[in-house]
Amino acid sequence: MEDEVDRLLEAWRRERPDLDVSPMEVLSRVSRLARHLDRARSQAFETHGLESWEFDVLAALRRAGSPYQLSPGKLLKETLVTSGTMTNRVDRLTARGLVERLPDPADRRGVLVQLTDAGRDAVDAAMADLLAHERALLGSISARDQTRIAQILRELVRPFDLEKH
Amino acid sequence: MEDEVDRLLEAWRRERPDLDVSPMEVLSRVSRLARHLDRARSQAFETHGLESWEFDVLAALRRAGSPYQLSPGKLLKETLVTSGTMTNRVDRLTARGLVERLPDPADRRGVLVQLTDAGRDAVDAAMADLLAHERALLGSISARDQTRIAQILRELVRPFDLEKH
DNA sequence: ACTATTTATCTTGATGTCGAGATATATTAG
DNA sequence: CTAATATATCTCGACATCAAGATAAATAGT
Repeated sequence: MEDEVDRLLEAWRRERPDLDVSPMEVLSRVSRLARHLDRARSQAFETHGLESWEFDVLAALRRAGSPYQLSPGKLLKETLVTSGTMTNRVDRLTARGLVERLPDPADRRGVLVQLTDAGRDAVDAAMADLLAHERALLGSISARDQTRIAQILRELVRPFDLEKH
Repeated sequence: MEDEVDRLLEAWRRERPDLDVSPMEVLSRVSRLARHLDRARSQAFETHGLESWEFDVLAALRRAGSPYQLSPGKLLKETLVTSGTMTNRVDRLTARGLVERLPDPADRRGVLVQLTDAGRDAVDAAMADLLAHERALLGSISARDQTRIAQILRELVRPFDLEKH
């Protein structure tokens, strides 16, 4: 069964028969699937009145476990955004009452961002919904193939994880 | 071998043992790999003085084949951006001398965006470089596994391609 | 031929992100 | 103890994108 990437590669092979475009069989599909997943995620969160970027921050705090506190610095490492972006995100989440800023008792430069009860409820509901959608999407893939692809993806991501530290 | 997603899922399983987070074994890795690929792409293009968004537009024109013309409408379908974005992109690519706008002889509302020689040279060089990088990244994956993963990704993308038409 | 609808492109205002730099506090070296 | 450096966060301006709406031309219905 043909897909968009097949059409893309067919065009490249016609125009640049000298190039081996086969890497794109895998990597273009990864990029395109990720774009679709982003959109699907946004839709799933819409039901819960959350934007994707809001979920990313709240989820990082939720994962940290009680008392659901992380510094902005930790948060930006978890969510892979810059400090200016995180300041802005925390501002807006604070305005919505989903998190609050507390002074860090151990470092007067520092701040702790803490999930409010409303923030915790919101992220818990959104997470359950997200997983339901993702499970449905993966329904057509056998458990064996899911394990296989997860393993291959892990190998592909490894070089990037390494270069960070 | 552990990766970032393993740590992520471990945290979720600790905090929400009631949830089945296994879909993220696959889908979180897809999203994260895509993010890494984006960054790597940007770096590869930097050598050739191109931004990613510039490459996307030039590559669509290149794939179209001689005389390397597409309407803005076609371009935005190929690159999945909105019309306002495409107007802006074509403006800036025109300013850089990589494309030019021509009136569409068949439709007075229409415009044809055409690759200049400089634009063609730039995209050809960038494409070769991109593929070299991608080939290196896939080096650790056997040809058999590459075929497998491409096939599985094709199935995962299909529902999204379908919903468009 | 005339009107309504559709299509193609561009314009504009709002938004989220980044990058560079500012400020304040903490840590290290001598 | 002081000076230099590092760290944590925030501020600000630039930028790419989107969504909604404007404009103009083509097409369909009567």
